[in-house]
Amino acid sequence: METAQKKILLVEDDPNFGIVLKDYLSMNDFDVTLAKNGMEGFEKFKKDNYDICILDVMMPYKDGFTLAKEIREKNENVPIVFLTAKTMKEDVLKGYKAGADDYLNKPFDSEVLLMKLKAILQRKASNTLADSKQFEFQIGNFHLNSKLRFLKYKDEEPIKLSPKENELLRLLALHENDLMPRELALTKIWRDDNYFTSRSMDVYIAKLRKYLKRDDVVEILNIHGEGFRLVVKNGE
Amino acid sequence: METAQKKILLVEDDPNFGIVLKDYLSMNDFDVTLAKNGMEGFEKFKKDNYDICILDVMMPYKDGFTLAKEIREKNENVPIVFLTAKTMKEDVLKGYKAGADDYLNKPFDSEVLLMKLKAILQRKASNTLADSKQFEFQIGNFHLNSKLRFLKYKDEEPIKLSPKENELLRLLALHENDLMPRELALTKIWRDDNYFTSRSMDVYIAKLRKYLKRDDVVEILNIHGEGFRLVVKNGE
DNA sequence: CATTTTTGTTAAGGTTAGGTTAAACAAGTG
DNA sequence: CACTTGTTTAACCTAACCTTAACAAAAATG
Repeated sequence: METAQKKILLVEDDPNFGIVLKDYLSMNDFDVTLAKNGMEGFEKFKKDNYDICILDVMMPYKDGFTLAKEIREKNENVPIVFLTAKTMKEDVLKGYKAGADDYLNKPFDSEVLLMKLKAILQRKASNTLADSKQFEFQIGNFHLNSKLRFLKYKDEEPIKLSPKENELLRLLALHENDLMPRELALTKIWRDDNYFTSRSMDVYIAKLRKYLKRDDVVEILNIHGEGFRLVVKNGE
Repeated sequence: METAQKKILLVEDDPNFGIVLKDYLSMNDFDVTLAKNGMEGFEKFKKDNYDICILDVMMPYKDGFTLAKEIREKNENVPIVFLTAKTMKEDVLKGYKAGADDYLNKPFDSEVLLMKLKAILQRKASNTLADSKQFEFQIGNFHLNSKLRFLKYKDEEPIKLSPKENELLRLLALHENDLMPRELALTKIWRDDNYFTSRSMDVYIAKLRKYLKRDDVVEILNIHGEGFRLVVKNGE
C-alpha cells in the first residue's frame, strides 16, 4: 500500500534557490516542506515525519551539520542529504560523521538529485521493516519506555536512562533472547566501530546489568566475539 | 578487537590504480578482491559473498553498468559504488538506473571513499544479518543453536560452545551420518591445512566427544585418513 | 611384527575479549 | 565558574579461547 507521496524536508537559506528546488521536486511528485534556516528546519522536523531531509551546509545561525546532529538524535534512520557549495573535503567528512547518507556539490544537476533521492528511498524501502520505531518494551518485570528514557521495575521509582543506556537497552530488547551483534550497536549507536567505542559499549553493558540486577529473571549474556543477548527466563 | 573484515569486490581495469586502491583499502581493514575486468569481476562475484562492490565504469569487454545489472540479478541487495572518470550526467543516471548506491568521480579523495563505504555499510548493517545460513540442528537428543552458540541436552542447562567448537559441530551436523572430510573443516574453519591446524582440530573433536557423551545415541567416528562422521543411531 | 603415520586426550601457555570501577573530559546549567 | 550529567578513556583483573606440546593408543605399511 504505497503510492503516497514522499515527504521531503528541504532546508535552504537562499530563498530563490530554495523555491526553485522545491517546485522542481514538487513537480516530480514529492511533498516538499521548505525551511529557511536551521532553526526553522529543526522545528519543522520535530512537528512532522519526513522520508528524507535535504540540508544546505552553509546557513546562518545553525549550519547543516549541527542541524543534522540534532535530527539524528531524534531519529537515527531518516536519510540526510547535504548540499555543499564546493567540494571541501573536511565538509564532506564532517557530513558523513554527522550521519549523512549522501552529499551533492552545488551547482548540481537536478536530474542527478532526483536519481539520488530515488536510490536512497529504495534502499530505505528494504530496511524499513526493521525500522518500525518501537518505544515500549516489557522486559521481565521491567517496563522500558524508550521515548521518555526510563526503566521501571514493578512499582518502584522509574530509573532515568541516559541516551546511550536507553538506545543500547532498546536494541537489546528488539533482539530479546536473540543475538544482538556488537557491530550492530556500534554502527547504530556509536556510528563507529573501533577499540574505544567497543570498550565504551562494554561500560554501558555493565551499567545496564546493574539496573537489571533487581530482577533475576532478566540478564545480559555475552557471546564471546559476537555480541550480547538479553535473556528473559520464562520460568515456572 | 576486530569485528570481521568486510569483503569488497573491486573491479578496475587500470592495474596501477587498481593495486594502489586495493592496498589502501586493505590497510584500512577491508578484505579486498581485485578483478581486472567485468568478466572476471562477475566470475568472482558468483564465487563468493561480498559486502560491497566497487566498479569502474569504463572497462573493456564489459562495462561497469552491464556488470552492475548482472550483479543485481544475482543479488538485489549488495551495495554497488561506481567509479566514473568524469562527471558525465548520462553516466551517473545510467548508474543509478543499474541499481547503484553511490558513485565517485575520479580523481577522488581516498578518505572520502572510505567515509562513503562506512556510511553505506552502516545503512546496510541491519539488513546484512539475514544471511541464509542454517543455524539450528537436532542431533539425537541434543539441540544445537549455532547462532547463539549453545548445545542443549534435553532440559539441561545449555552448554556454551566456543566459536571453533560451534563451527566444527555445525559442519559435522551438516554432514550427519556422512563423511565430513578433515580438509573441509580445515579450510573452512581454520583457513589453513597443515600439521598444527590438523592437531588443533583433533583437540576440538575430543572436546565435542566429551560434550556428546551424555547421549549414547550420538557419537563422532573417525575415518582414518579421511575425516570424521557424526553418527546418530536411529534406534528402535 | 616392527615401524611409521594418524588419531585420542589432557594439560600448559599465551593472547584477546570482556567485566568493572574510577578518573578524565565535555557540555550544559544555575 | 562551580555543579551536574553524560560519555570516553584508563587501569586492572578475570574469563574465554586457541594452539602447542607431550604422551598414549590405533591403524596402516611393508
